[in-house]
Order: sequence, then structure tokens, then C-alpha cells
Amino acid sequence: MPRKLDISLKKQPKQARAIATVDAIVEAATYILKRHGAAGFTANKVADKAGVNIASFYQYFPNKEALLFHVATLTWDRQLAQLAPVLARGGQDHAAKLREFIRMFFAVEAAEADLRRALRIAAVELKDTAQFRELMDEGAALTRTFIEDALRERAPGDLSFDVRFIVLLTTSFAERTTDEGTSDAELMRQADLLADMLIGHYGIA
Amino acid sequence: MPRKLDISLKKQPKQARAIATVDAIVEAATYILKRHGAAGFTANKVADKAGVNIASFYQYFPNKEALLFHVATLTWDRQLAQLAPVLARGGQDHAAKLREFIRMFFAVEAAEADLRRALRIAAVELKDTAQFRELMDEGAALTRTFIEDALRERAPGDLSFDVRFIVLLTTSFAERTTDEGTSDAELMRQADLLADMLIGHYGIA
Amino acid sequence: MPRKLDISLKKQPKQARAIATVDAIVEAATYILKRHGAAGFTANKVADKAGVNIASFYQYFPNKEALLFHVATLTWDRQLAQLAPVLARGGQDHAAKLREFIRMFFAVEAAEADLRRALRIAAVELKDTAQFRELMDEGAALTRTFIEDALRERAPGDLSFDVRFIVLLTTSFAERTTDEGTSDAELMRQADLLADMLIGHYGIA
Amino acid sequence: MPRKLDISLKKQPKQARAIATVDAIVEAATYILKRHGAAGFTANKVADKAGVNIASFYQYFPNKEALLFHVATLTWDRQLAQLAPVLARGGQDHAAKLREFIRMFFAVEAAEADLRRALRIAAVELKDTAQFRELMDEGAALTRTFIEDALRERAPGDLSFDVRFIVLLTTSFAERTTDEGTSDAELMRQADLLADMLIGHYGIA
DNA sequence: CATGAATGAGAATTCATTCAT
DNA sequence: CATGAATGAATTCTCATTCAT
Repeated sequence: MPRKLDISLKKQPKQARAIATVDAIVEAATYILKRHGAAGFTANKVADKAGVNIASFYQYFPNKEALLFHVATLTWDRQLAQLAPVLARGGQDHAAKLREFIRMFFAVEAAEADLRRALRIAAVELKDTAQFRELMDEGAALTRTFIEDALRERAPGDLSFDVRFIVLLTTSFAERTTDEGTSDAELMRQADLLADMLIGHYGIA
Repeated sequence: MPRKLDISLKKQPKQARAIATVDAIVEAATYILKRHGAAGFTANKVADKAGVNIASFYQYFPNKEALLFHVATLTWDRQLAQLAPVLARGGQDHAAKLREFIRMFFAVEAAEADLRRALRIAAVELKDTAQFRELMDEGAALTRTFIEDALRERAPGDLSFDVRFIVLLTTSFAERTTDEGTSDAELMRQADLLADMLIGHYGIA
Repeated sequence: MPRKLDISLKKQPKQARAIATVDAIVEAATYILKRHGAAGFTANKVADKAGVNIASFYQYFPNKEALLFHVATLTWDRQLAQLAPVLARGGQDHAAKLREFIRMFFAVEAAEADLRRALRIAAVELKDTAQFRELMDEGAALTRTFIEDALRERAPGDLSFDVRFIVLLTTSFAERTTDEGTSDAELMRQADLLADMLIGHYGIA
Repeated sequence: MPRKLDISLKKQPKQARAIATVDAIVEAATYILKRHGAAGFTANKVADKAGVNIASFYQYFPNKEALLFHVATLTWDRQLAQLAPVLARGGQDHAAKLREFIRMFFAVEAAEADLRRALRIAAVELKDTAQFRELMDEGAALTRTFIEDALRERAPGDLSFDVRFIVLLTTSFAERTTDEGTSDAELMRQADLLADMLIGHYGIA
């Protein structure tokens, strides 16, 4: 039963002042999610921390989920930007590229583990939102393409199944291990092991 | 910062009537977690749904986290019971055993995906509880032993690292894929693929 | 508007078992008042601490105030018993007797300052009870007689006024200074000073 | 064991409307304390009586103790203001000044006996608050200075002991006798008697 | 527009007390 | 009669959100 959850920004801030307001809100939200987790994420607290009036908050965001979505989008974009170079790199050394991608993915995930965790918890209600699913899909698409590329030559019967599997495997593991606070050294070791397994299994060259 | 969160039952119900009450509470909690997720899980709603007075709730549970822990324990035990036969099976056919374990694990996870998801979200606050960690550890220990057993002969240098990796990989993937509502057929295919990869990589016989 | 506050014991415990129950309750109540103050004094906690069922509590006490009154009575009696020898002592050395009485009174009050303080706070609601006022009066009467005796010869016009004054002055000061946690040494010094002042002013010989 | 009891106002009301709200709350609190005593003093009842929403209450006061402290402060200040002229009066007629001070003190105390009594009971929880102790000390300091002044010439060995004694004696007696509902006439008679005793004993001129 | 103010609804928890066995 | 069980009514406090200026 997907609720009527309007998640889109009420209006685009145009004046510098308004932009500053929205920025402050987003920053405060990010800070609170990081430091106090999803439970501490309340509209009033965010507005307080941002130093803006709660009514101003509702000027730009129709509800607290909209802000959450906004933060999630920004976070996602930021992380995608970090991964972009790896994803975009050309060449045919798929094995090396995959290994590097996984390492990078783990590292990026680890860098904001706190925020990610909080978002994951808080975003539960966003899940039945078209926009949120779209966001997730967009992100996944890039990775999917990348994996597809590496696999195509060794293509087994059902490429899309394997791609889905690898994406799920990589992302879920990354999410979980960073959540557990795995050390950087072990993290990289895990990344390499995972890469090795995939490369070995699929015979990626 | 471990809060003072007393999670143990306040008193054991003795008369049949009281047992029924506690059962009703647990059942209602389970239902609500399944249907309305962690957000809907409030002491009042649970008591309401269970048809018992809120004060009765607090006669048996010192706080709502205690109930949550109780439900988590029951769920965990139930699932462990399903896995136990596989885990306990003797014999040296490690490859077959591993494959079956993973299939079984995925199936079990899928069977109560809704509840598991809700518990995962709701249990955030339980995490810094000694008792909760103990519960998690107990469950993990069995699996760990099982994996260790399969790996021992092919033991690479750092057994514990590999065991940790496999456990994390399997459980995080299972969690995620069931969460996404993967179909049973695909689920089993994924299980087999994961098993194959592990068996292949570690040369499990 | 004096509430309908029935403060009398529901029934006198006769069997040894019942007497033990009541004793346990009283002891628990005293302990809780001392240690946790008036705020911690709840029927359930008392019953718990006493190890008796809450229903048993209400078998003997019609309400929690009745227990409070009972404890107050016992406390009062116990303190009166300590003062009795001084009050009863014959002889005409009124000055010495007064000095000793005040010292003794202060000491007695100090000995159970915690309990007294808690009772004072908790007993607010008892004040508009006939029985409570009676209890207070009974205690005061003895003292009043003692003071009257000391004053009679030096009787100014309105004996009862002076007696009331002295009783009030002594008891209120004792209550207050013990409440402040005055040290024993200072307490005795204050007692002597107060006695001196009274002896001097009234010319008590 | 000083609890974390934040007693300071959450935010200052700025608009007239808000000031009216806070005023209404304070007034309601005072009324309830007077009429229904400390036991009736609950946040909801106060808000109800004040005709404001309970959430508005918590917009200005972080907890009910903060309101209590606020009322206590206002009461204390009001009473101090009445005593100030007497305390500040210069001149060397210490005996007359002391007599007048005690009379005034008794009268002031009697004027709001109900409120004072309720505050005394309700403020138990405030006692381990730095701010409350500060408030008490401030008030006591003035009186102490006044008494010191009267006593200095006749200074016995330990001035501070005597000052403490007199302050305690006067305030505890005033508290108690007003609490008992002593008539105005008798009250003044008691004041004079107490003054006479002190003047006589210390030889205050 | 931004701010101060306000609030309905609900959350967690407690308490005095009664009832059935 | 003692115990286990149950509960109505409060109590403290929070949250998302709206409105008036």
C-alpha cells in the first residue's frame, strides 16, 4: 500500500538566500544522520541545527521524507561521482578493472558508513516511492553496464541473471562489512578476495 | 555508549491465562512487525492488537525493546531449528553439504523476509545490548563451525579470515536478495551459484 | 475539602503468618522511605520489596496512605519512647531538664532524619485526616505538659501561648537543622544555645 | 546524585502572544500549587488550566521542574522585594530593626503560606540543582548580612555559628507557624516574642 | 518569504487498586 | 487467605506539521 508520499521539493530555491537555507538544512540533516542516526532525525532538530525556522523547512520540503530523499540523492550522486572514473575507464583488462572497481566501491562505502547506515534505516519508508526506486535504479544501471561489459565475452546463457547476482553480491557485502566496522586493511583484503572469486569463477580475463 | 537497556523479562507468566497474554503480545508484535514494519511497532499498538491492557504489557516486558528482543530470539531460534539438521549432518561431502546449507539458508530467510527486515530495522537499538550480541554470536558460531569444517582441509593461511568472509558474504547476500523479493526459483539459482563459486574458489571437495 | 481517606487498618492480623506479612510491609515501607524518599514510595514497590503480593497488601491496608499512617505512627511512637524517660523525670531542676530534653529531642530527630523527611513529604495528604491530627496531638501533648511544668512557676499571663511557642520553636528548628544535615557536634551546640535562650528568657530555674 | 535536570527556559517568548502564554502557564501553576498542592502539580493539569496545549508548555519549559523553579524564583523575588526595605534600612537601632524584620518576615511568609508550602514539597527534586541552591543562597545571604550586622558589636566568639542559628531559627519557625495557619494576631505576638528572646539573649541594643 | 507560535496526536511508562482462583 | 493476573487512568514528553504575521 504505497502511501501518498510526496517527495519532491516544493519549489526550487532560486535566490541566494534560499539556496543557503536549503544547504544549511541538508548539511544539518547529514550531520544528524551521521551522528545521531535515523532515530535522531526529526524535522525540528534538523531545522534547529541548521539554524532555520521550522516553517522555512516546510517551505522547501513538503515533509521530512522529502529531505531524506534529497540527502539520499546527494549522497548517492557523490558516491557515484567517486566511482565514475573507474566505471568509465576503457580498455579490455576487465579483471584488473573489476578488482579496482570493487576496491573502490568498498572504500567509498566505508568512507560514509555512518551516513549510509542511517539512510538505510531512515529510508525504509521511501522504498515504496517511485522516485526513490528510480534513484536506486539509476545508480545500479551504471554498475550493471560495467559488469555486463566485463562478463559479455564469457557470457553464460543468462547474462542479466549473472549481472544481477554480482551487483547484489558486491553491494550487499560492502554494505554489511562496512557496517560492521571492518578495518581498512581487512576491507581491502576482502575486496580482493571477492574480486578473485568472481574473476576465477567467470574466467574474466 | 551502551544504554541502560534492561531487556530481560520482568516476570514469568505462570498461570495459563498469563501465558496466553504473553503469547498474544508476542503474536501481535510479530504481526505488526511483518505488516507494518518497525515504524508501526509501538508498545501501545502491540498491546491493542493483542487485546491486552498496556499495563499488562509492562507487567511482563520492562520496555518495548525487551519484547523486540524476545521476538528476535524466538525468530532466530525457529530459523536455527530449521537449519540445525543441515548444520549437524555428518559426513565428508563438504561440497554437497555447503550447497545444501546455502539453499536452506536462503529458503529460511525468504520464508520470513518481512519479519526479518522489520527486525533488522527495529533492532538497531538492541545492538549495544550484551544479550542481543550474545544471541547473534550464538547463531553465528554454529555457521562458523560448519564453514570451518568445510574449509579446514583446504585451509589457506588465515582460516578465520576466510570463514568470516564466507559467513558475511552468504548472510548479507541472503538478507539482501530476500529483501528484494526475489522469486523462489531465482533464489535457488542464486544459492547454487554462490555455492559453486565458493566451492570452486576454495576447492572444497 | 477533606477527602474520604480511610486510614485505618482493614483488619488486625492475628495469625503469626499475617503478622509477619504486615511486618514485612512496614519494614519495606520504612526502608523505601529512607532510601528512596517519598517519590519512591508506591504500593507495588513496597509489596515487592516486602516480598508479599500486592493483593496481600490491600488485605491489610485499604490504601497506601493507611500504610503511610501506620509507619508514621510507629516512628512517632518509637521516638516518643526514647523521649519518655526525659519527659517523665521528676524533680524541680527545670532548667537542666529542659536542656536535656532539647538535646535529646534533637538527637532523636537527627537519628532518623531521612525517614522523617520522607514522611513529612509523603504525609501531606494525611494532614486532613482526623486520625493523623490526633496522632500529632498526642505526641505534642506530652511535650506540652513537660514545658508547662517548667514554665508554670514563671508563668506569664498566657501560659498556653508560651507553651505553644516553645514547642513550635523547638520542633521546627529541630526538623530544619537535622534536615540540613547539621553535624552532631553543631547540633548539640545549637540545642544548648536554644535551651539557654529559653531558660534565660523565661527565667527558668 | 545530582540528576541531569535542565531547569533553564528553553526559549524566551518574544511576541506578545507568547508572553501571554508563558504568563498563563505560570499563573496556572501558581494557582494549582496554592489550591491543590504539590500533588496536583502536573504538566498536563497546568497546561489545561492555562488553556494552552501541552506541547506549548514544552516549547518553553524543558520539563515541569523548570516551571517549578520559575515559579519559585518569582515567588522568592516577590517576597525578597517586600523584605528589601527593612533589610536595607540603615541606622544603629539594631533591636528595633531586628524586631521589625522578624515581624515583616512572618507577615510575608503568612501572606503566601499555601504557595510556600506547596513549593517546599514540590521543590524536593530541585534540591540537587545548582540553580536552585544558588537561588536559596542568594536569599539567605541578604538575611545573613542583616543578622551579622546586628550581632557584630555583641560578637561572641563564633559569629557565623550564631548567625546561622538565628537564620535557621527564624525561618524554620516562620515556615512552621504559618503552615499551621496561626492567626495574624498570634503571629505578630510570636514574632515579637522571638525578637525579644534574641535581643535579650544577645544583648542587642 | 521568514519567523514566532501553536497544536493534535501519540509514544513510553507508572500507579493504585481490584478480581478470580 | 494469599497469589497471579489484570487494568483504567494518568503522567511525562515528542513529533510532524500548520498558521498568522
